Amino acid sequence: MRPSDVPDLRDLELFREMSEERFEDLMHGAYVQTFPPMVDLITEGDMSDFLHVVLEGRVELFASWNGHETTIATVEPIATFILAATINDAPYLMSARTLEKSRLILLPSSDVRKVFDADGAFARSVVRELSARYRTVIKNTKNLKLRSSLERLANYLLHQYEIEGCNAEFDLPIEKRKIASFLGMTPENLSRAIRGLRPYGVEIDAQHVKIADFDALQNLAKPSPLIDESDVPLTE
Amino acid sequence: MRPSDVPDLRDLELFREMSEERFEDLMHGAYVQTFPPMVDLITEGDMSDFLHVVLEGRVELFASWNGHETTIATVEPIATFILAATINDAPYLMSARTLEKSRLILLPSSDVRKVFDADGAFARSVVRELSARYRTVIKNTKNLKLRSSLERLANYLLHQYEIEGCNAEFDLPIEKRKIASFLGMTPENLSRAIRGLRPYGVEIDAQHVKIADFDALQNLAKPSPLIDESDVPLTE
DNA sequence: CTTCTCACTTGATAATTATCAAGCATAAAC
DNA sequence: GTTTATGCTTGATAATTATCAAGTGAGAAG
Repeated sequence: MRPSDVPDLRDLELFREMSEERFEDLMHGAYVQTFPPMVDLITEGDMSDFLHVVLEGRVELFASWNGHETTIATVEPIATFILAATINDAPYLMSARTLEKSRLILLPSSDVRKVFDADGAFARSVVRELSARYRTVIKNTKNLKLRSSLERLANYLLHQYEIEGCNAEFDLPIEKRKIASFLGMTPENLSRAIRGLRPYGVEIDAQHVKIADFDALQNLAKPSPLIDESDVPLTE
Repeated sequence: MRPSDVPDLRDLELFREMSEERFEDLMHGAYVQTFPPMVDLITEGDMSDFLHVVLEGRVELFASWNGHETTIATVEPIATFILAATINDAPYLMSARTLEKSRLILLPSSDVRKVFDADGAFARSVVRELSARYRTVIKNTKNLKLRSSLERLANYLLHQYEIEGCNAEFDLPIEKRKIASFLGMTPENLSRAIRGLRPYGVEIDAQHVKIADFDALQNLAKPSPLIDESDVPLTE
């Protein structure tokens, strides 16, 4: 693996507190790999063999049942995914695929569990990571159960707006059909929801978004810190 | 607090691994309280002051937004709730109320965090608890996004059926309107979904359920271990 | 440059789910 | 025992969301 990747990893809250020695133990069995777009990385139901860390690119986490598929989250650098399955030594609940060309670090799950058992500081970091992620999925559940698709879209746009530095114009980070799936609707329905936001000063042309009337949009979206404020991206 | 409550607590996986000394530290500031039905215990948005443990009775976790309310989970003895908020020192994402007369142990959040910082074994227990709960919420998200309300009800019944020892007849554990809210539908819709399951051999009279044709129900529900097998109840 | 692919959009329609209103039934309160 | 409250059910209707089908347009592949 490139030596230049290690400091990146070390910056993650998950690995920041652990001793240098343990960190090196963990890095010893790790390897870096680059994948083309649309490559399946893991399949739900399989046992966790590696803790994955996205260094570059973008990864989609999704789940299937009875012929349907839904996007649970997208993971952007630098972040881990499937931490819970790794620690629990349990089967993956989600599948993962690259959306773009992506570079990942793979840490053997058994190594992670070994360090977890030996290093209390790492265990505490895992707690902080997991509790933040737990809270994020609870927020997502509230979003799904308490809001209509139009309201979810409005809040999604407000959230992106904030991420993009509160600029009135920005680009959508992923394909619309992925946004639709993440928000729990069909692509057709998203198209119509986008048109439905026009009276609220939202103009979307292809990937480009323009928030012309922030107050009107906010008035519709009614964002709440108990649903929309991000602890951490909705990954695992 | 009653001395007899302590062994119950000690049986919880969360408290089983920690040293006797730490456990006593934790119990020192704890107190037991009994509440009548329908008492608000915590309100979403408030800061976490106590880790709650249900000893007897039943507690509902719910969330509100814009005049709507939804049940996220019910907590049954013996289990903790709002662990993530306690550890994170963050505001509650859910409110809690007693559904029945209930007895709880309240552990001051600052004490829990103190032990968490000092005792690596406890930190690891917290990880196991949180990761199991995290996975339960992810399963719940898949349930909500991938299934129709009829399918969710069918799987809910199969799940209860298993909990009740695979007996073809059993009673619903909570009010139908709570089940409806938990499953993400209105009470009216639940009523109709119950009738909709009649062709699949499901007879429900008040609280009493009879599964007359297990295969037909299972064929409709298509339960999956990646959605329906419980790691842990969906509390916090 | 042309063709092809595929995400996206739009329209028409169907299915699902929610809302509103009324009646029923059970259980608690008096 | 009667009254009251309330959860549940049912019906009618509306809103939301999904499905199917066809067309558009931008970018990739040739």
